Order: sequence, then structure tokens, then C-alpha cells
Amino acid sequence: MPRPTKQEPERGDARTRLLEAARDVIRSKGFTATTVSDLCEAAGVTSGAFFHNFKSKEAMGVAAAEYWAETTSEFFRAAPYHAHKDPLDRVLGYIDFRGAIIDGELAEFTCLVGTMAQEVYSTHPDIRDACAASILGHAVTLESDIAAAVASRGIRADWTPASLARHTQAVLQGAFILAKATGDREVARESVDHLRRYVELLFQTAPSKRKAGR
Amino acid sequence: MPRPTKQEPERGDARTRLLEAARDVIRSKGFTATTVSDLCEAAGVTSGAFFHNFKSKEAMGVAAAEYWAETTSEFFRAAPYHAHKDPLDRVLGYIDFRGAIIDGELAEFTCLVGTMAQEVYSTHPDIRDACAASILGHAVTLESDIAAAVASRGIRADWTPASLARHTQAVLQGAFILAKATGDREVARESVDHLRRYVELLFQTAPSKRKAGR
DNA sequence: TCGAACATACCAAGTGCTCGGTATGTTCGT
DNA sequence: ACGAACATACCGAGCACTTGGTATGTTCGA
Repeated sequence: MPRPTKQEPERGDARTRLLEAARDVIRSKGFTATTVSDLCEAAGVTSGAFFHNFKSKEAMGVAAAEYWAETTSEFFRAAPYHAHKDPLDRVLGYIDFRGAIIDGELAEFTCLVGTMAQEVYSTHPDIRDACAASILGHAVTLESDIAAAVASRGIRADWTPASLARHTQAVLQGAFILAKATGDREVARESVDHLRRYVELLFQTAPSKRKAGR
Repeated sequence: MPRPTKQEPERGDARTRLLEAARDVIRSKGFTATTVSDLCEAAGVTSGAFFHNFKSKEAMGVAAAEYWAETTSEFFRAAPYHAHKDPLDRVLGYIDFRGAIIDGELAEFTCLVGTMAQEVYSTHPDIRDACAASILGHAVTLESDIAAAVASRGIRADWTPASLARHTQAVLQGAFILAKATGDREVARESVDHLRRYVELLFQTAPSKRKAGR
């Protein structure tokens, strides 16, 4: 459904340029403060092109969340941490990877769908649902590695792999908020470090093997 | 609900009513989507009263963040978890308390300053700074109990009490985002449970030994 | 004690401008 | 020649904010 047009036409497609502009501008200014002409200007198109591709600003927000879900899932699928043999190493590798990509400007590493969901959860239910699908869909991709780690370590957990997967997303979203409030990336990295330590402690059955991270 | 703080005889009632309206409406619609007339209607005053008390909508946002910082700090100071003798029990009691007040409507338990900071961090630096002061000021109140718990348990931590205090706030902010995205309070409580387990694990490490590498 | 002068707190009715959205024109591949 | 993909021009609603006014103190000299 997010591919109304046939194959992949020429690049520089107005719709794609608008979605990329939305990804960048909304992460900086938020959805409501971002005007349609902001996006048209950033994409180099006119408002005619905008309303030709999206029936409303709200519909564009839904499409932007879906575009975000597609591009980020591809991004994480190609990430190197999947190569680890040990499932726990893959989980920790994911967390390390999330910490490593906290770099550059705030609007470059923060999460579009987390930002939008927070802002429009009560005013634009369609956008909220698309954001929830993106966040939870990403969390689900972590569950199998977590479950495999539980099995391989033989630990008895009073938590579910799904809830830990969602918790990782909560920590990241919260870390982004603190980074935005303070203007400091380091506080976000600190929280990711605490998250890594939490996962280490969860899977540390006997105090025997100690792994030096990062 | 938080106490209305002290009485300021010189200040009119309209200002406080507007700040309380801001607290409620902005947590639901966000700062940008909240119009001045939204707030005037909710407070039962006219726009003349609004701009008599605040020189601009942005200035009202700063005042709302400061009002939030005042009322919540009073709210938490009066909370029961401070009664515990053991500092670790106070820390865990704080986390349990945060989990317990996740109840009712989303806009009733989520954080005003976290919402605003996320939305306006780049467009309204004054609001962002007021939000950061509120969040970090609250985090600081946890540091002494955390530090006392580290001392009383005699653990050797490779993290600072300040960073753990900030991490608790990150987890809460992230939990609120997931709750807003999914419309389900339970996912927020799950993350608070994970946070509690993390703190438990941090302080239940083996009595002595455990020489930290690195 | 009184009242003129001033200050505060709020109201009601705008003002100019920006916003999301529309109506219509133009290009172009097929 | 016909529709898809845009561009151009424009609109009405709603926005933050202003203006002018009123009611209620408060001050202070005579």
C-alpha cells in the first residue's frame, strides 16, 4: 500500500523528495509547526505537487511514518551486529549500534515516529497508529534474538522477550528527549550504556564469564 | 493532582487558571497545536487576560514549565517513599511510586516538560531550557539517595549516581511515548518494571570481589 | 475624610497575516 | 489526444497578538 506507483520511477520523484523533507524537517520542528510550504520549499516543489501526492497534511504524516518504517527497517537489517553467532551478542550488538549512531545533529539521529507520536497522539489518530506500527514493528525484530539468548543462557526470566524489546525502544525514545532538552548527545549515550548494562545483568547467571564491551 | 502552590495575592486568578489549562491542554494536544484561545476557553478568560499575564505564547510556555517544576517538586517531596530508612528502598520506592501514578488518562500522568521539550527544542530555546531545568532539577533530587545506596551497599559502580538519576527520567519519558503511541498504559508500566529490575540488579551484585575490568 | 491621580486586572472586538486546501493552467510521455 | 504529474494563483478560516475600554483597588496631599 505504500507503493501506489508501479516500479521505482526516476529518482527525484516529488513524492519521495517530500517524504525525505518531512523526515528531516519534522524531526527538527515537529509535525504541527512544520507547514506544507516548509516541506515544499525543502523538497523544491510547489504546493500543487504536495496535494497531488497527498490528499492532506495528515495523510502525508501517515505516509512519512510508513516511509520511515520502510527505510529504517532496511537500515537495521543491513547493520553488522546480525553477524554475531551468539544471540546475546546480537542483542548487545544492537544496543551498541544504537549508541554508535547517536552522532551529529539532533535531528539526524532522533526518531521521527517517536517525535510525531508524542505530539499528535490525540489529535491525529491515523498518524499515531502508523507511528506505533513503526516502533512496535521494529521492536518485534529484536524478540527472536532475545528469546534465543534466554534459551542459550538457560536463564529463568520473569519478563517476556517482547517486553524487553519494547523497553529498549522506550529507553531510546527517552534518551532522545533528554538529549533534545539538554542539547547534549552524551546524556543519550549514557542511557544507552545503562540499557546495555541492564541486558548484561539480566543474562549474567553465574559470575563467571565477563565480557569487555564496546 | 498537584497542589496549587502558595497563594500569590498580587497575582490574579486568571494567570494560575491559564497555567493549569496549559498543563492539561498542552499535554494532550502539544504546545504548537494548542491555541491561545484554547487556553482562554479552558481557563474561562479572554485573550486580553492572556496577553496581560504573558507577553507572548512562548513566554506562557516558559511559565508553564516553571509552574510544572514547582508543583511537581512539591508533589514528589510529599510522596511517601521518602520515609524508608534504607536509601535503596527510597530509590526503589520512588520507581514504584512512578509506576503507581501511571493511571487514568494519558494526559493526566504524562510529563508536560518532556512533551514540550521534544516538540519545541529547536524552535523555542527558552521553553526548551525551562523544560531541561525541570527534568534535570527533578533528577538531581534522586542523586543523594542513589549515592547513599551505593555507599551503604558497598558496591563498586562504573556509573555515577547522576547518570543513573537521569536514566530513570529517560526511561519514564520513553515509557510515556510508547504509551501514547500504543494507547496502552501497560507498556509504560512494563518499562518501569524493567527499570526497577535494573536498579535491583545493580545493587545486588556479589558482596565483595568483582574487580571491574577496563 | 476625601477625592484626584494612578495602577492593576481583565474584557470585547478587532487586525494583519499565515495556514491548509482548492481551482485551474501547463507540460509531457504514450 | 489524453491523463498523470506537476505549477500557479488564490481563498476562507483561524492564528497570535493589539487596541481601547471598564471595574476595582491603592496612594497621598490637603
